[in-house]
Formats: sequence, C-alpha cells, structure tokens
Amino acid sequence: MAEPIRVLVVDDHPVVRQGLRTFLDVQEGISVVGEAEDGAGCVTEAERLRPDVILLDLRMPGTDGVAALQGLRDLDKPPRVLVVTSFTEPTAVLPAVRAGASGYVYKDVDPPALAAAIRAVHAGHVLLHPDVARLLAAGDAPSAAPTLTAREREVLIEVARGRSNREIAKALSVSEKTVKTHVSAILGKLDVQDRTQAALYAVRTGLV
Amino acid sequence: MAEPIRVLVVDDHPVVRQGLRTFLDVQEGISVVGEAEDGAGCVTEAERLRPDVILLDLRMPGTDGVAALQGLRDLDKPPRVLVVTSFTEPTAVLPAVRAGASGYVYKDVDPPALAAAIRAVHAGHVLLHPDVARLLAAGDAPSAAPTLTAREREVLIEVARGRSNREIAKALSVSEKTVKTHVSAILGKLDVQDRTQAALYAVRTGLV
DNA sequence: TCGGGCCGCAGACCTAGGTCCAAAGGCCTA
DNA sequence: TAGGCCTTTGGACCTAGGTCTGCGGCCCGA
Repeated sequence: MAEPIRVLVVDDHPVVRQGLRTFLDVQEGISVVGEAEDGAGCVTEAERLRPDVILLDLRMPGTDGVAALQGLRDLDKPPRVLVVTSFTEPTAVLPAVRAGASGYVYKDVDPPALAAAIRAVHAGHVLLHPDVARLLAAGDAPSAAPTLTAREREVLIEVARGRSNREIAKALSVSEKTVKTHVSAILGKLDVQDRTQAALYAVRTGLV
Repeated sequence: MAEPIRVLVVDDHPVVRQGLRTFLDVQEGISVVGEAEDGAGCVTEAERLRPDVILLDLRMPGTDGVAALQGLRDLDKPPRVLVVTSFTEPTAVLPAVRAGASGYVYKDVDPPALAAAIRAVHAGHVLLHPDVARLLAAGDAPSAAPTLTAREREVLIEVARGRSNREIAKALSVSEKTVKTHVSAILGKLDVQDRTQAALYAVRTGLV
C-alpha cells in the first residue's frame, strides 16, 4: 500500500467522532484527516480535504446525512461515503443508499470490521448491512419506495404531529374533505391501515 | 487528590465507549475502570468493580438504562450515575431521574465539561441539563408523571405499534370494550386527544 | 393539443374510536 | 371488615376518520 486511505469523520457527537478516530488510528493504512459535525460542514470539508472515504452519520441537526450526500454528489470527484448510524430502523437508510452512499454499517461494529468496510468501499465495492440488502431486494419487487407527492408529505408530517384532519385543514388552508383525500392516498401508498400507523411510519423514517 | 475517580462506561456502541474512554483518559483524576454494553452487564460490573461513577446510556437493547438504575439501587453502596444520552427528547429522561440518576448530560458535551460533570456528581451534586431541570420544575406543578397502571401501559404499547382496538383486545384476550376503557383512561392521563398522539408520546418516551 | 398526474372539493356512506354512566369481582390495606 | 383501586364488561351515544365516486381546474410533457 502506497498511501493511507484518507478518511473524513462526520457526526454531530464529539464522543462518537473521537471513538471512530481512536478506532481507526490504530488501523494500518487508514488516516483520519478531518472531522465535521453536520452536513454543511461535511461538504465544505470534503471539498477542502479531498478525503477518499467519508464516514457519515445520517441523523444530524441542521443539514442531515441525506442532504450532505446530495451536496457531495455535485463535487467533481465525489468521495465514497460509508454511512455509519445507530438508526436501527433500516427504512431510514433507503433514501441514503439511493442518494449515493457506497456502504452502510451499524455503529456497533468492532474496529477491524469497520476498517474492512472502509477498505472495501475505497476499493469501489458497495457494502450493505444484511438488513439493508434484504430491504433493497424485497423493496424492488413489491412496491419499492412509497412515492408521496409534496402535498401528501406535508399532510403526513402534520399527521405525524398528532394533528386531526380539521387542524390540518386549517393549517394548510384547505377543506377537511381535501385532507381526508390526501390521508386516504397516503394510507394506500404506505400500505397501512390508519393514521396512527402512518404517523409511526413517519417517525421511523425520520420524516418528523 | 488522593485517588482517581473510578468510572464505569455503559453504552451498547463500542464506538461510543471508546470515545468516552479516550476523552476521560486524558483527564486528571479520572480513571475508566470498566465497560458494559447493556443494563445487565452494568449491574454485574458495578458490583464487581465498585466504581465511583457510572456513565450510563439510556437507550440500549435488552435491559435498558432505567432498568439498570433500579438494579443499581439495590446494591449496598450504590454508585453515582451520570446519564449520558443522545436522546434529544427530554421527557425520556424523567423516569431516569426518578429512578435515581444523579445527573444528566447530552452526548455532545466536550471533554472538559464531561469531566466537570463527573467530578460534580462524584462530589454528591445533582447535575441536570437545563432542559431537564426546566422539565422537572414544570412537571411538578401541573401533573408531574403520568402514572399509568400496568395494564394501561400494556395497552399503550399495543397502541404505539399501530394496533386497532380489536387487535389489542384479541392480543390481550379481553373484550374490545375493555380496551376502549383503557385507551380512554390513557388519553386522559397523558392529556392527549387521540390514540395517534398517545402512540407518538409512547415512542418519544422510549416506551416502544 | 391531447393526455395524465396533482390538487381541491363534494356527497354518501360505513366504521373505528372515544365518552359517559354504571356495575361487579378481586385484591390490598387501614 | 370497610373502603379504595384495578380490571373487566355492558349499553347508549356521538363524532372523527376513512372509502368510494365523481367533478373541475391546473400544469407539464409528449
């Protein structure tokens, strides 16, 4: 190996950044060249430092991981991105994979596995946690991504805040009938039975 | 200072444990004497190692932080417990404070602040994040803790899984009427309008 | 210019969810 | 033993939530 793999660590918690750093510093051929604590910082640091691989947390305040991925794609030579998250609900990671993440591991990996993942991603491989791979495989056949319209997403967000149809109608300045129409469409697309399940879906996927 | 403060780190993520370790090892007068990755391990390690302070994550698989706190209380000389969590919803921490936690900090503290918190807790102080303190203060006056009965908690968990009254009735082997009674009582105690809000409350407080 | 999707709205309709009132049996405690 | 809380259930009742069908207007791409 000529040069070490240059890694940028992106997470909103200093504790986690330090942990990853410590893990990786003892690994041969991997060098942590920088840190960022949100999506915006991630993109600017990536542009400045030109890392080979980015370890990216999905859940961050402000610009989140998915937004960062979109920003990274616009760079001329985008780095590989390995999503590292504690988010146990795998549905949240689907948008990330679609947005161009090269890999996905849970935050509870041990150091050697994490190093192996970084090397694999750097080599151009796509590395998915078994759960995610299964989700992608399963998702292709039946319904794939529930593709809500912008308006439906607005309504779903209100539902996920526990608002009633009447309140949502008032908030969006439409009739209650219209809200019902949207909710009905949402339930159909998400393949759930009622607004409670839709709300739970929304919080699980991080829409709230 | 004669002897360093003996600290036990409890978190389900190796990354976080390593990060906290690295933070604390450079601090004067603080020594990490052990780690545990769940509530059960926390109690046994606490009994074996007799740490002065435990850094405890609330969200863990299996035995969680609150359960661990209850187990720790039964030790003859219980150690101080500093809750360290990334859980941004402060309501989840109320049960922990009630269960005997001596302090509560967010996981995004910087190392000196964390060390200061550990020293304060070790000295017998109670250290609360401003958010939590405000919650406690506010919670005392109006309704404090919504104290659900065991049965109500069971029902609420089912509600928070998106189950209908009929399904819950079947699962708990009671009539749908009974479920309605419980749900109604739950809504009243939690001061929410419908089952969707109750479900959201449950997930926020980590009941799911 | 002709669909096709999205949005808003309406009427009719059905059902699940929720409230109020009442009551009975079990269990614990003063 | 009396009182209180929990659990269970019933009946009557009201309303929010959800479905189905259908319509008109808008915008955009073929």
